[in-house]
Amino acid sequence: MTLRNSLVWFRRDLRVDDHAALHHALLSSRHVFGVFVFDTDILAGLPPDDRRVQFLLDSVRELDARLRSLGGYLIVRHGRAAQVIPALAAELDAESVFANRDYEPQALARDRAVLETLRAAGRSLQTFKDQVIFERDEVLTLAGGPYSVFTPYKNAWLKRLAREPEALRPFETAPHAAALAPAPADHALPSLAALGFVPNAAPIARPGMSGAEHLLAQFEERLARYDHDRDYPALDATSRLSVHLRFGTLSVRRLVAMLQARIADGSGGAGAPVWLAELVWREFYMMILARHPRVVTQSFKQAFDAVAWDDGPDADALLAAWCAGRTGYPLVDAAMLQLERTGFMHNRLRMVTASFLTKDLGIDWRRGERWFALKLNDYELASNNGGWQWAASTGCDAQPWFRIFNPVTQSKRFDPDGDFIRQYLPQLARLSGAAIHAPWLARPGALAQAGVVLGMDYPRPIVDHDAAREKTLARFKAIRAA
DNA sequence: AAGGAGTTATT
DNA sequence: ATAACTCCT
Repeated sequence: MTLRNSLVWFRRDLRVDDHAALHHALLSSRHVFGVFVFDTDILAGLPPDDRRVQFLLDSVRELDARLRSLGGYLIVRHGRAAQVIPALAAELDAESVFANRDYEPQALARDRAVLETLRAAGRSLQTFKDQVIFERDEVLTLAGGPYSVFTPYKNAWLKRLAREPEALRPFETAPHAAALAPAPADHALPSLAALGFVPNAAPIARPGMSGAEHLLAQFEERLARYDHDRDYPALDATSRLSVHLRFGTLSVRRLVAMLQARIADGSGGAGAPVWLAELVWREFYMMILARHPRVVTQSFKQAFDAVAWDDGPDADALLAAWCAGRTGYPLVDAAMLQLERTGFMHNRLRMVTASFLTKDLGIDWRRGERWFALKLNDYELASNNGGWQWAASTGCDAQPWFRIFNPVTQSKRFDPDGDFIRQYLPQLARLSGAAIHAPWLARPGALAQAGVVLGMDYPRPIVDHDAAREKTLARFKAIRAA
């Protein structure tokens, strides 16, 4: 015990179990307080019914309840974290603030500001690795630099994990819970309304640690088939855990440990290593963002900053149609409607819609990325940016620019019977599996029989894919010539 | 320095 | 079958 009072600052790690900062605070302090701040700097830009705020509040409530069951509680504040945290540390006379590291540029700036203020008052901020298995400098090429291609990165990541199994050891908290400071008699949490938000009509299902547990248990049953089934949006075979990794209601160490065990005993089938690779992608893009923060606004490969994306009123209208799910390409539109109505989009469809915006509509990837940032429940700067730059062919390890997704081919291949399309475009539901991928090519009789009037019930395609493809090839060739 | 390889493609 | 480019070992 070296400290009297300490404060654990929860941010995107809304859980009790396997929590690095909480673990270290409990082991080193006599009295441990916890706090979550609804940061007005972040909330200011969000619509009043943003699903993520509700998810956060629900998860915060569960975190408080779990801490109380262990003898502690969670302080919840609403304000600018950079001011609230130092003020609260002073109020509690906490010598040190403990937090898990966050690697996004804005979070790093915030934490630097908090650190300075705390330091000026003779307090400290201690941060820990928790969000990832390996941080930006822990997986390097033989030359000692960062990777820019995924597969060699993944191989090095796996090698390091094999060498360092303790990277997965859980940070125990419950056994040390005696240090938690008990709740005062008047302890209460704010309501959604008090934060300035209203409920969303279609909230995110299953928030909090218990929600994560439930989804994980369900996914574990599907894991062995993940490698195959994940490509079919209608099967809903993906984990749906991304929002929980985003807000830390689940520990990534635990997921990787589970995968290792199931790879070792064979029960993970072909799915487990493939899903593990997805978790490595997450860290790959976090490493890329941490190493190259300019990718937030610029192409990873600087030559591609010269790409002349379309803009002006026509491009604006195309962008609006894409956002609204009115492009006339059913798979693209169904995907965009899934995003709008649920805040989720299947990963294959993220690729299809991103390719469509950049390669078929010729619109700057940053504009699509901004839309996803606004809408995605699981929005994460590093992954979203990496995915968009991959689709736009401007990123590290990007899709080669001459490989352009054909939205109809993708539709036939990955939604062969049109089941996913039908979920979101009921006006096309009576079209056959063959016609639903490209209604404008259907025989007039087939459309009439299905009760579809193109241009009325459903739009005609806003671009011709073959022509758009040629334009995109020329757009990219132009920067080589320059 | 040369060879192998690259998440998710296309016709 | 392709083979437009680049990275990593």
